[in-house]
This record gives sequence, C-alpha cells and structure tokens, in this order.
Amino acid sequence: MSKANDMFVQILESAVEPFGLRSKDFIVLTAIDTMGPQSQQQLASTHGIDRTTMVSVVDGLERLGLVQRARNPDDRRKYAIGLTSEGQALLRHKVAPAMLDALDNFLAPFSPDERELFNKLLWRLVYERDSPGEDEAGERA
Amino acid sequence: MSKANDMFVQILESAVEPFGLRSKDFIVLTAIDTMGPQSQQQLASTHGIDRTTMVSVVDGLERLGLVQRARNPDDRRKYAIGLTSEGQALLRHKVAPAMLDALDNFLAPFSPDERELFNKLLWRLVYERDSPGEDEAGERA
DNA sequence: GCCTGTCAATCAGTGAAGCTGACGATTTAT
DNA sequence: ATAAATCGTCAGCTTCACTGATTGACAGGC
Repeated sequence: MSKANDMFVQILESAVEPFGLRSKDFIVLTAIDTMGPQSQQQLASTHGIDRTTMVSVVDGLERLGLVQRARNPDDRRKYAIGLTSEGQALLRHKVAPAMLDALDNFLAPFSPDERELFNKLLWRLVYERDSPGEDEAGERA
Repeated sequence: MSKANDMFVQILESAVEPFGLRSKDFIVLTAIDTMGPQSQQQLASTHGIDRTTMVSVVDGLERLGLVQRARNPDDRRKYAIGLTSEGQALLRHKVAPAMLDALDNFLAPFSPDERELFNKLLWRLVYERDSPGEDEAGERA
C-alpha cells in the first residue's frame, strides 16, 4: 500500500515538476479552477493542508503569476484567490494533460476494466466507513 | 490513493503505538523474526530505510529490550541484530495480532473476496512494471 | 608482515516540511 | 461600544531523514 502510494506520489510529482510546481500546487490550482475563487482557509481546510502552509503555497503560485490575491469584497479579512489567465491556460492546456499522462503511467499494469475496478475499490476504501463523515466531493484519483 | 495510504498508515501506527512502537519498528522486528538475525545495513537497505536512521530504530528497540546487538562472529564489523525472547514473545503474541486487527479494520469496507482482489491489484500495481526489477519478496500488505 | 582500499556502525550537522502560538486587521455578536 | 471570533501572516519549534566525516574491522597485493 505504502509502496504504491510512494510510486503514485513520485509519478505525479515528476509530472508537475517541469512546470516548477509541486503536487500541492496542482491541487490548489484545480480547486480554484473548478470551484472558483476561494479564501486561503477554504483552500486549506478543504484539502487537509495547514493554514500556514497555504500561505507559502499561494506565495509560490503568485510569484509564478498563476494566481492572484484579491480581497473578498464581502469580507475583507478574506482573500479571493483566483487564477490568472496564464494560470488557467497553463493548468488546462499543460499541467492537467501531464497529470493525466502520469495517471495513465501509474495505472499502466491495469486494463481499462481493472482501472475502473481499482478506482471503485479505492473510493469505497476511503469513504465507505461507518464512523466519520462519508460525504465528500471529488478529489485526488 | 494518498488518502487511502494516510488512513492505512494511521491505522497501523495507532495499532503499534500502545506498545511504544512505530511502524518502522514493526517492520524491523518482523524482518528479524522471519529472516533471522541481520546486520543493520541489511535491515536498512532491504526495507528502504536509511542506514543512519536504522541506528536510532535499533537503539529504541534495544532500549525496550526487544532486540539485542551481537557481533557477527564471521565479520566483526557487522552486528547480528536478534530478537530477545521478550521481543519475540511480544511480537508474536501481541503486536502481530494487533496489526492483523488493524489491517482488518482498514479493509472493513471490503468483503473477503474483495480483499483478496484488492490485494492482488495492489500487488500488480507495484511489481508489474516493465522498467525495473519485478522480483521481490513479501513485505507490507 | 604491512599498506591500501572497502565496508559496518556511529554521530554531528544540515535542510525540508509541517505545526503551534501569537499578532494585526477585520468582521460579527451582545 | 465592547467583546468575541475569524483571516492571513510570521517567528520559532519539532520531527524526520539525509550528508559527510570518523572509528573499527576486514580483504587483497606485494
């Protein structure tokens, strides 16, 4: 299990590394692209990242010009972290395809049917537990 | 995937934590129990642990009286790290059962058939790749 | 018997990564 | 208006593994 995850992480990491990104960056970019501008807290808590770590993640993305900090007019304590047009373009046309490639690479030993099966099993393994919340939206593969 | 692994690690970690152990300790203890006394290098390289990290792992296990350092008579540079009788007893009668429980807990969402299926898929995912070596012995679940 | 090279274990120091706790700025509640 | 809570930030701490160097032990050439 841990070995599989190590491979997974390493494959994804080297997929985004050419763009100067880490996998956390990809998660954040994707979250903004699909859910719209969000505060750092939202981005952090939704994806299990620490709030203080989020600062440096956004710092990096902003430095790369992929993201911009705007104040949320409804609550000026919060930012509204949004993608720049370059950020959106890079994410959609370059990074996302690279990630799909990487995922394909990771699942290389499997046939299409097996991929779906594995995905379903993994999903159940994570979300189908009695104790805590089993309601969550789509995230990592 | 990463979420599943996080759960896995956390469940295993809290399974051995009551004994004052970390998962690395369990790996090492099991390795010695099944393969016999070994040098620290062997233990380290076999399981992807750094050699210098191994020092402190064995330190801890020795401090708990579960393991003892003896010199390898054939090569006195090396240790022959062996289980004490307490170590072996604790591992076999307490820790290993706790780990099985934890694994059972982890796989709770699955039926017996699904467990076997998932295990097989995971195994293939890790070892059935064209590039590097696909020969390895049994390790983590 | 030595001299050189290699390997096992150890240790100090380094560096990455995340987290805690505190702070200013702002919002919300009483 | 005052108090409590929230967002982003930063300094400092902890954890963890790794690098490089040191000591003791083996192996081979001569």
